[in-house]
Amino acid sequence: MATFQTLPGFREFYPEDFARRNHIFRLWRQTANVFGFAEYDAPVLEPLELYKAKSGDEIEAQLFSFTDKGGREVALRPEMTPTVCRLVGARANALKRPIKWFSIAEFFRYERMQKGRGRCFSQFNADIFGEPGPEAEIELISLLIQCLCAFGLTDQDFYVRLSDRNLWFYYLEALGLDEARSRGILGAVDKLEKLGDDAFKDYEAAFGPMDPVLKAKVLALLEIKSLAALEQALGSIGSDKLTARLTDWRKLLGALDAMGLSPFVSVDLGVVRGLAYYTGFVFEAFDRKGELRALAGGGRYDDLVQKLGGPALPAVGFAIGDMTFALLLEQRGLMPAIVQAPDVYCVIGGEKERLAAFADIHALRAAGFRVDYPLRELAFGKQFKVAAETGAKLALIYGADEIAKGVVKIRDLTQRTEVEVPRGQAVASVRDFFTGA
RNA sequence: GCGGUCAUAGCUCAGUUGGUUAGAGCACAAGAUUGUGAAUCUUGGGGUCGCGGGUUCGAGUCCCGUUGGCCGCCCCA
Repeated sequence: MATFQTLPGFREFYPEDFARRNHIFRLWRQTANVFGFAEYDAPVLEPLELYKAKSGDEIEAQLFSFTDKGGREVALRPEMTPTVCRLVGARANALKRPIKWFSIAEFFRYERMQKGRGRCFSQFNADIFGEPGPEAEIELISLLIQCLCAFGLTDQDFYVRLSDRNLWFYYLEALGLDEARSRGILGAVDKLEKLGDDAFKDYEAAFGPMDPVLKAKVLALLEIKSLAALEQALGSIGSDKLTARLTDWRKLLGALDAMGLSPFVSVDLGVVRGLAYYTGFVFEAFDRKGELRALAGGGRYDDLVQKLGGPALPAVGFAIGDMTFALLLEQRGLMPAIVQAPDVYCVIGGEKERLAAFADIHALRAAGFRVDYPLRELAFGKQFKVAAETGAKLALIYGADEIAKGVVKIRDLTQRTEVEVPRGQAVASVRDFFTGA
């Protein structure tokens, strides 16, 4: 038993675990690349103030924060958004538009562990800056969907709930509510799924008893599941803001439909995402069975870059967490058993034969083939057993007989066939085998 | 921060009303086996029974505390 334990909520990645994580990161990165997003990274440690400025002083309780030796108040990053806002804000005038960035990074939050949540986790983050219209949402929501589909997940496995804080505000404004009351209503909507009627308690405490007519109108909006129903419910109100906003909705959903992504997207105004900084469309991805916490979440935050000291710059972004996502892949049997099989395993007679083998081993490796061999002398029978266990496609046999004849025996471990080739042609023969020649 | 539950080998788990030196399977390693495949057999390494205290002639077992895991609440950027 080790004397030292891993800190609570932290994870270790033994090679097998690392291979699984790599698989996830590789497909995320590949997907972001084909969507034309550029990868970036930034410090793990940031000024504590950066997070307080974005989320308020209370956030410190959820952070790994401390004072460094220079007396600076710092925190391990709990999310990427403030950081990326600072990066983009600092060079906003010099960056080529559109600004489409992504990152895959590790984050830290001082929280109690739960299924799908730890104190350290990785996130895929993607953001678009400088694009005020729904064109940015089109790119990001389609990227989000493809980031999950790349693993073999389908619309049977997950879906994206799409909502809009602007629509709520315009609607409540049309009903005669001021902004404070509207925010109160949104807070209640956020809690409605969990708390039921109790969700309105805070609102009633601040603004008095809930008007039953208003409540009915709010609940009616939550029932809407399609664009058509949305247009029917809101189009007739006669609000210019609502009418203009519905045009954005048509653009967004029309584009996603043209991509064939409609089966993944559901209109659901119950999603408001508590965060005060979201300013428009918001969306969250969930597993269809509803067994796991959110797979991904995001939305528009047009004011945040400026709030953090940059120029006024509209922005949309989302993040996918790795923990819940890995759980979903495992549930659906989509986490591949990753075997890091060598291309070639060398079977070696004795010390003399070993020297002969080294020439080919190094030449093959330099040519890009993955080659392995026993580090110590091993009985032939054992070596073939090991060769088979590693999953190698070919065995190259360097025995006393072969060396004497000036050949190498190449065994196809799958077909169980063997051929002899002259030494010096070993690399070429292996290359032919793997290129199908 | 709160509640429930659990903790024996790398993994999955046995371990009698408290009783000798704590076991099995898998995994790992060596050999049978110095020229051909995941088999079989033999052998081996690996444990402060999470940690600390208490009760007892005697504690893996009972009691208290503590640390950690899992599940849930709060929160969830």
